[in-house]
Amino acid sequence: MSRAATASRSSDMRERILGVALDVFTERGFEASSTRQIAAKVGVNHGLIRYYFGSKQKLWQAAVDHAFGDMQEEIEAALADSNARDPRERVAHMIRAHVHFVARRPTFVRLMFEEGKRRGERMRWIVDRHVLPLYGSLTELIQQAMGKNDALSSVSPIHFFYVVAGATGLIFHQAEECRRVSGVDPFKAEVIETHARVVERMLLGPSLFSSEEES
Amino acid sequence: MSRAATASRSSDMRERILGVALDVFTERGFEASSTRQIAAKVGVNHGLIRYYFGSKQKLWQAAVDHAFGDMQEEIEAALADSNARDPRERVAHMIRAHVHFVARRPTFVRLMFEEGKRRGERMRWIVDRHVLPLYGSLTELIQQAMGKNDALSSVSPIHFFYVVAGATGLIFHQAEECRRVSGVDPFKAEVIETHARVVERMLLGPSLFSSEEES
DNA sequence: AAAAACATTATCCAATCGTATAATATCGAA
DNA sequence: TTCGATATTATACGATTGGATAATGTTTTT
Repeated sequence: MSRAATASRSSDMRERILGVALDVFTERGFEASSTRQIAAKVGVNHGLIRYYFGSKQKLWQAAVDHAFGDMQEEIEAALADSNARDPRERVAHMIRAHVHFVARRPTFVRLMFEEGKRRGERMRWIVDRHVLPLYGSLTELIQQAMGKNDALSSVSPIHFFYVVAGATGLIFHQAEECRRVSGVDPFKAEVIETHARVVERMLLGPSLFSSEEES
Repeated sequence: MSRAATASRSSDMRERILGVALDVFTERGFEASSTRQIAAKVGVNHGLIRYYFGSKQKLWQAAVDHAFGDMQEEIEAALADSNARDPRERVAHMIRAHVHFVARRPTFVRLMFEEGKRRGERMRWIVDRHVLPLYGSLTELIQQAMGKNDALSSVSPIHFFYVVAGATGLIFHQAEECRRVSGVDPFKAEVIETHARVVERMLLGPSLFSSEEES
């Protein structure tokens, strides 16, 4: 086997472990996850995780970096794609895109909900490394979108950030609960689409209580 | 000591354990929590937890029942209080009340976010015992509030449920992250009030992009 | 005051955890 | 084919876990 082939085989194993690790970490939380479970799920000896990543912490960091890799592309694509429209349509487009993103990648929202709630080393790491840059881009968009609204321009963008993130993501984060409460499977294509429409309409108007035909 | 005094002493200890248990469970998740940590935090031997509650599972159930006890009162008060108004103001009032509730009781939203995401015995227990009755009451209110809107009446109330719960609760669930990202402390009185206003305005209109003075 | 009931602590057990080190297996390079 | 490097497994260690049982304190009852 060539050196390149060896590298590929080795890096394949790294990727396999990273994928499983992200699933397990987001499913059960960092502390409740065990490197042994992860290794077993990949089908390898648990010592291999230490060989590749050094420690449980570093495995988690590598898995998070991997997850944000995907996110980065999505975000940049969405920002670039929505350059030429008016502010409302621009935000509406990002909201719809984000609903479909979290539906396609529920692991991402699980990760953020899981790690954003606790003070500690992991939260600081993920915020400084991944969330702050993202928040910078989004803040610009938000302020730009509502700069003309005097009543809202003085409000910190952080409120909008969490309103949008919560409104779009929670139904997918609580997918199992949602199924049992209502019988609705949030990941079915038409449910995703409905949720995108509901969120867009509720967050960007027209108001729930104004009839639709008024335009 | 009288029989009543004994019962009171015993039940005091029960309550102390329940309070700490709820904190620890919601802070670290069920699996990552240990009955020994909880006992240590109360200042008693960990065997006492088994004596009072039998098992970790049953301690968790008792703590959850305890938490929903508070919630029940709040919900009933809010429903009763908002009987005489028009639908929009009724829903607006409930949203504001709920923002202040989750700000006062962040443990509650942490519990729901934690246990609603995983399939399993605990999720089924909490949904069947506590969420479904609550969801029944809220569904009525939602449908009643938007029954006149043809475009939305066919949409399952579950979408509104999670949009509202996410928009109101996430900033408090992610309080630590929020602090680090933006420097804003979600639990400061004026921040709570601002969030309530932002959520109400975004969810119930007028639209973010319609100027305020148009009325 | 003695006994019974209740409350609390002290140990013990098997299982699992992260980490560490040593023993192999695999494979390209020489 | 031998050798050295890389990849993988096997095993061990101390710590912690939930649960169980036994021992001890502390009230209440008799």
